[in-house]
Amino acid sequence: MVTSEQHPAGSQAVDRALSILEILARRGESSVGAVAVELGVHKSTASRLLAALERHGLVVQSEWRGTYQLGFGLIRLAGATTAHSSVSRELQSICDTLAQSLNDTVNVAILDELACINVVQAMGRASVAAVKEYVGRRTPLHATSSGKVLLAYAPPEIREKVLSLPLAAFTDRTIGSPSVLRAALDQVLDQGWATNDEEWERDTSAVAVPVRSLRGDVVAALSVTGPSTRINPPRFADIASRLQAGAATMSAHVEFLASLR
Amino acid sequence: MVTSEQHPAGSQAVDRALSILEILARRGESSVGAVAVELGVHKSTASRLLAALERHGLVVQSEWRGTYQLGFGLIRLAGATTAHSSVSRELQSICDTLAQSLNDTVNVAILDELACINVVQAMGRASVAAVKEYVGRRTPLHATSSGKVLLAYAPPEIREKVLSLPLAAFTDRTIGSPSVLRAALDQVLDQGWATNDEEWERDTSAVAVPVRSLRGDVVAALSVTGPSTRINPPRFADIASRLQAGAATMSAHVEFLASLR
DNA sequence: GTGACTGTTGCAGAACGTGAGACGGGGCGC
DNA sequence: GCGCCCCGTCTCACGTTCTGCAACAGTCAC
Repeated sequence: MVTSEQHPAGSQAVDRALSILEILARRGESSVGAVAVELGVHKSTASRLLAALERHGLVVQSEWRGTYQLGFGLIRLAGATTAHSSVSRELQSICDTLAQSLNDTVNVAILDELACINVVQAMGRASVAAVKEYVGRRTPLHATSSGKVLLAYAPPEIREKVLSLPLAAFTDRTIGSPSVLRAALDQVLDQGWATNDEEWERDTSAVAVPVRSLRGDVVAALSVTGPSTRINPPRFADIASRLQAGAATMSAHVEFLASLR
Repeated sequence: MVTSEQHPAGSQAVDRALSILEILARRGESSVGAVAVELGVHKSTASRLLAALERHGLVVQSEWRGTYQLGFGLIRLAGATTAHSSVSRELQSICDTLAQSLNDTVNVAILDELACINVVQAMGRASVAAVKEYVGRRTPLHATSSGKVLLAYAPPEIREKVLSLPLAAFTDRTIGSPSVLRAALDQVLDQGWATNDEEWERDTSAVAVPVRSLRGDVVAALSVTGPSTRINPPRFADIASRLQAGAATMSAHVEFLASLR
């Protein structure tokens, strides 16, 4: 086998095992054979790696000798992440404060491939609507405020990739045209905040601002989501400025924010 | 080094890497040296394993050459778990239905070491209180309804282990005496459901029932949590029977529920 | 400035993971 | 019901890759 990757030093087996988790995250469910093909290894190797992952509860097989899926051990670990990680804790605390003052759901989201993922969430007391947003949720980049922020500041190749793919519609207001999206992203860069005016879900709107590392790179998006009765165009700018204050606190207080990735 | 474990076949490096995740989940933050000691390997080995984990975003180091913590990649994967896993999806759907009908927060929790972990959650429309429960949350076994269910049906060694350790108090109603807890667990086995009457948080109560695999083993707990104004002793039995219906649906519909672990 | 400490990086050896193939169990078609 | 095929797991010998040692490079304390 050709060693196409040039990692600093070798942890081949670990790399492969972790890649399996990503494959399963993408596919949702996969057979040993399929995993082996995608990894480019023999099926016995894939079988053993999966067995190791299963021993730790990170994957489960649906039936005896059935297909594999991600397991609940990951939820356990993710819970520990939010509970123990100092970065998470600080972000959480800032979000809690914002959620209290804005009275709606506040999220921190990061870019992952071609999607936007919530990593921290805080809810305002006024949350009466069913909870559609949650930590770990993947949302499209073109139909959410956080997504637009992340996309606007993302490397050009990501931006162009999204612009070149079909833009799925979720409501009748979802941006469907690449040129309109491009203009919207330019506006985001210009004004420093993005909105989602019922483009992702009916009667629900949101505002988002970038969160920057100390070096100035945009590493995350901070957003507030709520019913359009409270979050609507006349108030967008005001909400954005309050979010920006929170984002600034994050940049200042959260050490090594760049590690979000 | 003595090979004290007898795994079917070897994935030593993968096992160690995954163990690191568990160590970090427990400790929250750890230095390379500490990880190496706990794993019983050389620090260079720990360093390389951590680097591999970091490449995949599962851990991050606080600063340059600083300590390591769990990373947001885990949240990404956990999100994929709930989104794609067929088991999760079915459990989620059943919880959603229950949450709508009971109008409070419904959780599925599993046993993890000496704690209880929420793996699925659905919220009723009436949730006005701040969200204290969340997926991934670890709670003690003696102070929650889910915990009592899991503990009551757990293997004797787990049960005795918990009974032998000090029982932390969270409210003035938390069970603090092993003999009282033992009696409570016996009652759970007897009646088939457990309660938490403001023992974990003031003004908040809960009811939980066991979820069984098709083989009859208790693999999880299904619970509803809400303000004591709605969830209180006179209603416990009725709520429990409605939960039991949901648990039965889970056993019947969710294939290979045993894989929860 | 010096010394102790901690994390990362060459290096050689060997342990461990890998791949080929065999085994065994199910599913499906005939 | 029988036999074929497919798929996941197990065994085994080989050699790739991981490991531990030791040196290196920063950092903190004094």
